[in-house]
Amino acid sequence: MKITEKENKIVIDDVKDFEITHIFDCGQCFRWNREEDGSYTGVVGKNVINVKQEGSRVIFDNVSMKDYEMYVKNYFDMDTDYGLIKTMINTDEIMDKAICFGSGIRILNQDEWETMISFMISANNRIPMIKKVIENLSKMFGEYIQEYRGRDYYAFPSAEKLAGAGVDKIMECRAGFRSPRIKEAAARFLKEKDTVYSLKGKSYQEGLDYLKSYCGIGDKVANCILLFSMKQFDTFPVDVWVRRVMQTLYVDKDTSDKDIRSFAESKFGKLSGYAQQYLFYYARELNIGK
DNA sequence: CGTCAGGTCTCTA
DNA sequence: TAGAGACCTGAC
Repeated sequence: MKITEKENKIVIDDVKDFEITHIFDCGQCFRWNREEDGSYTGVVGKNVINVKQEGSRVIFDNVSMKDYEMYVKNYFDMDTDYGLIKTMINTDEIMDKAICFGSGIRILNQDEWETMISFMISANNRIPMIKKVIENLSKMFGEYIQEYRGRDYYAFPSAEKLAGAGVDKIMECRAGFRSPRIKEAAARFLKEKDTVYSLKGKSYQEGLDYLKSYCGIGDKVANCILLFSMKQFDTFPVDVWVRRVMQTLYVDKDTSDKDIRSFAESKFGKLSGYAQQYLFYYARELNIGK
């Protein structure tokens, strides 16, 4: 990897295991949108970033070297060796295909608070709708960041803002029946944020139990939060796509989510979360099991 | 119109 | 512990 800085851009050459379409479409994030030129623009914290890829060259626009070192590198998990991970979970022909198909997937390091609320919104919802709700909430309650390529961007709302928001206003963002839970979670998060931010360093089980004690966070959502923002990779979130691909390719059709999860966690161990991402992307893009 | 979506909660047996 | 229904919303 060779990194150069120019005109508010960071250009990195010879990047391995990195494919923006795989990264942004593997179900882990909701704030990135494709531009006409094939690049993606998204919000990370209080920053707007545009990512473009030309082969093994990755260009981060609206990013200085300082920004890159401070948060972009970590957000895109640039120091993790995905080649090694892929080798370790490539245990059979199914995984080989899935890994090949989503070869450029990376698990982003997202903020705990944003991930908690985002995945609460994902419950019984569709991706375009989830993205819309988050955008609405950010517009209504988030801090204005800047205009980029003719569009206004807002940060994800703070817990203070959402805790103080009227449920009717959250409803206006089309969060539906999740609205009161969002407000409630925000109020609780405010009091317990130190606990939440400490979960990264605690055990998977401890994190799972804590998160599930929130109203609106069940098994699937808790596992997503653990995987996408708390570096707990020994988890295997089972959603409808993962259920389909597992029931089609690995286990009986009537296997419960819980059994699918334990099957996968014993098969992939500490790397279950990575395996889940390749399988999810594979299943969803190819419509496996539907 | 009904069905259903990257689930969770509540109630019942 | 397991199964059945309800649930905001909007797209088909």
